Amino acid sequence: MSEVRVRFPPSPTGYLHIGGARTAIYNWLFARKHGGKLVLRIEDTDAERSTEESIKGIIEGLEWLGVDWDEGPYFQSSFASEHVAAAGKLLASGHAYKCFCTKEELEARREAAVAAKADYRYNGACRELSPEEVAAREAAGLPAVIRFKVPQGEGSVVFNDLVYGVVERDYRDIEDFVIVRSNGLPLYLLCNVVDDIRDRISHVIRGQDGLVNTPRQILLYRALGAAPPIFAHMPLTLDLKKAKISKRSHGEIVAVQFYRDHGFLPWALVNFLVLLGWSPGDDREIFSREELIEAFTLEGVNRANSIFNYKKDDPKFFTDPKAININAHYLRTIPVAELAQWVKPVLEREGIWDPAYEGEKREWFHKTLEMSRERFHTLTDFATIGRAWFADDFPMDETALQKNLLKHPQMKEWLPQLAQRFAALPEITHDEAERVAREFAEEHGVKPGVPINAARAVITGQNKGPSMFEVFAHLGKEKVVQRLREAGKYFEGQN
RNA sequence: GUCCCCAUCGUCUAGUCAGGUCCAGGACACCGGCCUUUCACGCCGGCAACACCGGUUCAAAUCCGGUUGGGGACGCCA
Repeated sequence: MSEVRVRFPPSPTGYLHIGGARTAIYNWLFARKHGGKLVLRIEDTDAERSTEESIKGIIEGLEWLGVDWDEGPYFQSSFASEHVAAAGKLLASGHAYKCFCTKEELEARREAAVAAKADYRYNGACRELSPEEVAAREAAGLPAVIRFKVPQGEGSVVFNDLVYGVVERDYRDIEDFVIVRSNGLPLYLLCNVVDDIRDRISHVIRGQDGLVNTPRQILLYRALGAAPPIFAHMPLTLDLKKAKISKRSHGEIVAVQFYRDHGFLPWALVNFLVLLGWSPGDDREIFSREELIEAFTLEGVNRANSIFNYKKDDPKFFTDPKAININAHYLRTIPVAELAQWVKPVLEREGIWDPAYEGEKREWFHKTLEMSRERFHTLTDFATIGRAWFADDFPMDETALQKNLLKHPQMKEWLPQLAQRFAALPEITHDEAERVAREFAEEHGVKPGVPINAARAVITGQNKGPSMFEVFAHLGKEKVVQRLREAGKYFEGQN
């Protein structure tokens, strides 16, 4: 078989959403697996809704995900003359005809059909118009659309979908569809086919919502004298109410950019998305790029739609828990040096980035990431939960304040005392910190956890985190002593 | 209303094509335990599904039919 060529043809009417991203990923994987080419084609023929900003957003989204293409971006609008020529060819060859029915007439018929609970389909009123009748209407200046002449009578279009198997559709169930608007602009069905022929697309991998279009497009290929590509339709991604996910009704939670802004590692999102409707056939769920390309097959694509289980207002999970989990997995397993590259822009955005983290404080910075990442889920956690590592103005967690500090009023005096002990040390090491803290607790007759966790609160603003002995040693004597000395400020205004 | 697609734990899924090894496996989530100064990680354990009815068969999650449920399409959008 000849070269594998697939395409991702987004219409630039909004940002890149996870459904589109998944389609792009499947195409990309298929191309990479077979040593083929991925073509990016922007389908901007709907000039009214297409925007420059959207095009930019889609391209940025793909780049961020790491989905690279080999050709394009091409713009459908720049091939308008080809589309018009194809329509002319179909008209000339008798595969299409002009239809003078007005929008109003058609709408009225459609509404009547709905009211009567009947099937509505174009009745072919203009199909048998004689050349004279057509000429007369044109002479009268009546606007016309061009419709494709679907074969009549017995027969059907049959094709073998790589995911859904043999799909058959009777001619009688396909109406004479419009291929050119009355203003002369060709419609998607035609443009798409003309572009795919020109771009020598071998496999069309798209959402299942395009399944009903396929028979009509195959008819178009035949009429145009071209061999249809191989089709593979993927199941759809549904929301919690099992409705098709769309940017319009779901907003930012389905936008790829949302995940970038909320601290996702792009590959983690790819890894999650690919699992939504595909399985390698075994228990693997975490894949490197190479492993995924190797494992991916269209046969492994599920036929049932899947639900994107996002937890929008959940304090712990702001999206699908599995997506978060996969992101957390990568967060704590990628090389620290790589993680540092991802954390940098997050800290920069918060204004707490120090260039020295790439210079003399590099080792310290990497160790900090190493210590923190075990309990983080997203990159943004480094700037929020982990802020105390990088800035002195960090917020105090309410639970930490109540349970670790205010619950033990003695801490107001004890913590500054503990500061003195640390200050007396030439340097705080893990073992020294542990010795000092335990002795301190013993002298005051409390469990070690009490002063230790109170210290955690004033030093990190959190009630959870890495071992405090490590924190004492790693944060450094100066900051530890200073924060412990100022512990009293948290008690002001109390009782 | 018409046409088409789909149906395994709460979610993502393996198993369905080649019926028995499946009183259904994994992951996430959830619950419990261990570890521990805390939280997490990790480890151990638990909860939890073949939509329903009928048929074929010695045997059905798997094959067939029907029912129900869900989804998609039905545009001079892409």
